[in-house]
Parts: sequence; C-alpha cells; structure tokens
Amino acid sequence: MPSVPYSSRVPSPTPPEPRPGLRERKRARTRRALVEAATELFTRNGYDATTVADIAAAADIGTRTFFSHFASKEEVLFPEADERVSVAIRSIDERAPDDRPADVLVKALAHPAIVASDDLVGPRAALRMQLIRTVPAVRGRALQMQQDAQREIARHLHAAYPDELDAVDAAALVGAFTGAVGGALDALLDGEDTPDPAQVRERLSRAVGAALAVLRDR
Amino acid sequence: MPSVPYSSRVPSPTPPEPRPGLRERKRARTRRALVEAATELFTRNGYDATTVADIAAAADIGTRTFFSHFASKEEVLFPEADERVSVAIRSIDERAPDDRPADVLVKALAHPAIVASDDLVGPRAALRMQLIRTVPAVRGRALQMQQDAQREIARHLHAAYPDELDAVDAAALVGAFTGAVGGALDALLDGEDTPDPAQVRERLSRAVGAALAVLRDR
DNA sequence: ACCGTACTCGCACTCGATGCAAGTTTGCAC
DNA sequence: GTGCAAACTTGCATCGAGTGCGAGTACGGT
Repeated sequence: MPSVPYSSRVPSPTPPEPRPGLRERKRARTRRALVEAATELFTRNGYDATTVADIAAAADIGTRTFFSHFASKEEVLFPEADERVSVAIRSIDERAPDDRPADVLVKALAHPAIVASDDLVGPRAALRMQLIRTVPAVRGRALQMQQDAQREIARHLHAAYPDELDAVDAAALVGAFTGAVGGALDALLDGEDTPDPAQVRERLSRAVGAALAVLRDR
Repeated sequence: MPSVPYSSRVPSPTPPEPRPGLRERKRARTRRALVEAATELFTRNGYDATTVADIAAAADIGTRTFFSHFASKEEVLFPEADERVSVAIRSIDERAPDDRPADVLVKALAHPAIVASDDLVGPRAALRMQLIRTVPAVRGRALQMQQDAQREIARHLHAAYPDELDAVDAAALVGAFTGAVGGALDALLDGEDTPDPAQVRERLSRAVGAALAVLRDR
C-alpha cells in the first residue's frame, strides 16, 4: 500500500490502546515536528513562499516522508480530526426523547465543547483561519471538510429520525443550519484580524438565531 | 499584465457591444475549442488522465495559451459565469415593496431562470456534476464558487434591507438558504447517475420547504 | 501602408505529488 | 540474544500544473 498516508492505516476507532508503543510514539513525534515546522514557516514567510521541502528540512525529515504523514501540503494545517463533528454526532445519539430534529441541532450548537472550541482562536487556529481566507487551495480544502462533516451529520440525523426525515430532508435541514453558521462566521470574521472569541460567539449565536427567526415568521 | 487570464480584463457589465470585432471572435472561438476539447477528453479518458497539454493539443493550441484563457485546469469546467447568482441579485433588486427578506430568497429560488437552469442537466452539466463529486480539486473549486456566490448575494440582501439585516444577519440568512438547497441537492444526487430534471426539482423544493418548516415550528 | 497593442506560444523553470527500490528500525517470536 | 517480517524512512527519478520571459504574429485604428 504505497502512496497512501500511513496514518490512514491506523483508524483506531475506539481506543483499545493499552500502550502506544515506541514506533507509534516516534511517528507521532515526527508528525508533530512537521506541524510545528510548518506553522513556524507559514507564519514567518507565508504559505506560498514555503515549500514542502522547506518544512521537511526544518523538521529534519526527508522531503518524501512528509507525504507519508500528510497527503498534501494543505493537510498539515488540519492535523487533528474536527472535534465539532463528533460532538454533533454525540448530541444526536444522546438526544432527549422529546427533542425535535431542529432541537437536537440547536443544542449541539450550544454544546460546551463547541462553544469553547479553540478552532476559532488559539495560535495555530488564527493562522489556519487567515490562510483559509487568503489561500485558495486551503480554502477549498476547508470547504471540502465542512461538506464532509455536513454529510456525516445528516446521515446520523436521518438515522435518528427515520420516520420524520428522509435522507434528503435531513441533508437540507443540516445544510440550513451549518450554512447559517458558516455564513455568519464568514461575515463576522471578514475584516477582523484578531477577533475576540467571546464576542464572536455572542454575535454568532445572535445572527443564527435571527436567521432562523426570520425563516420562522416569514 | 501577463499570467492573468485575459478574460478578466473584459468584464463587460452591460452589453454596449455594437460589434464583437474579429479579434474577440477569434479569441472566443479558441476558448470554445478548448472547452469542447476538454469536455471530450474528460468524458473519454477521465479528468486525471487528461493533461492540459492534451487539451491544448486537441484544440490545436499551444499549451501555454491554455493558461491565458483559464487560470487552472478546473476552470475549463466552468466557462460561463453562474447564471443563478445574477438571477438572485436581480430578484433582490426587483423585490416587491412588501416582501420580507426571506420572501425574496424564496421567490428567487422559484424564479424560472433558476428552476429551468440547465446547470443540473444537459450534456456538459452532467459531466461537471460527476467530476464535482469525484475529483477533489474540482469539488474544492465548485465549493469556492458557491461561497463567493453566497457572499455576493448576502451583500445585496443587506443593501436591500439595511435597517432589518446587518451584514452578519444577512450572511446567516443567505447561508441557511443556500445551505439547505446545497445539502438537499447533494443528498438527492448521491446515487443517481442520470437524474430526471423534473423529479429533482420537485424533490428539491419539497426538501427545502420541509427544512424551513421544521425550523419554523420547532 | 504603418504602428501600437493584444494575443499566441515555445522555453526554461519551480513546485507539489507519486512510484519504486533500497535502507533502517521496531515488534515479536523462539 | 538471534532472526525475521512488517512498518516506516528516504533518495531518486518522473510527471503534471502553473509561471515568467521574450520573440513572434495578427488585429485595429490612423
């Protein structure tokens, strides 16, 4: 199995890991070194001016090896799986008996792990957001990941309400929600270089609420 | 001004074109030849197996010239500006006096030019849709275009209702709408290879309606 | 007929990405 | 420990997308 990033060989669905093992620890360290080197170089010299060879060299790793950890240059900006997706999934699975589909989504959005998510703030997240807004390749990748997340969530929502929502309805509902959040976030961060997290969250939930309200009583 | 596609120099907002001129006609013909050659080759051999050099050769044009018509290989799949965006904009500008913001969007969605849009059907559109679903680079590009469209529409909606919708609220509202449509469409075309246009449209509007209804009475 | 400009196109080059075929290291038996 | 297989790293060669440059060609206006 050549050319496919090795990480994909170790899905590790539920942690039955009594001990990571030396090999895996080394590998993780290398991976981390690449992420850090990339962050540093992107910040200092910019995304386009930084080559994959630069990153590998800075991490003291063969250029070829970079691609056994990350499938592409963009990938190094998204080293961890999106926390928010799994939170949304869990919100669906652990729904209250009398929750309507839309309630589940609203509650997921209010979930602590989502509200407190560092995806919007934090040192590396700031760089990520900036690059998403300025580098086409990165933006494209981010949008793809968002669409994948939507599909996944819609799948679960449909499974949770098989009688009331078919697959298409569920996708439309999830799309409306994530679309509202995404649109608001996009507008909200438009001119900002260092947004205040608390303020963003406040403004975001107001805007989403307003959008849903407008839809409700039109 | 090298390397920037020449087409971007000719936005031509409103047609004051008394005569295209030989030069422009030639250029347009070349462009068309490239699109057709690309369509043909993509269909026959697949996207990845077709190089830009192949396309240019098939159109009997220098490889270098391809990039003076299209900024990238993906671009050749989207030769004309998205009709739907301008329709949505026009729907906003020509709104009825008592239309609420959401009404405007709903009406735009029902607009003939959108309902009858060949973006989902037609020979080239089918190829496009298939490649969007299978080739990451194409999907990324399509999603970027959709986000650009959302921003544009939100900007106009905000301008049309400056007192009731600020920029963020407008973006959230438009995001909810387009998200619902996009999500439904994505799910709807999931397994289909040759979807029936009429049926798609019918099912689509039902799903979007359902999503909005669910939001309305949650 | 003349000239400026718009466009074409070949050439050389950079960079991201991949196949291949060694090497090297780890995990696991015995 | 010894030995072996699998996991991982790495250099090398190669391909294709995309760009700067500079020379050539054709159109458009005078």
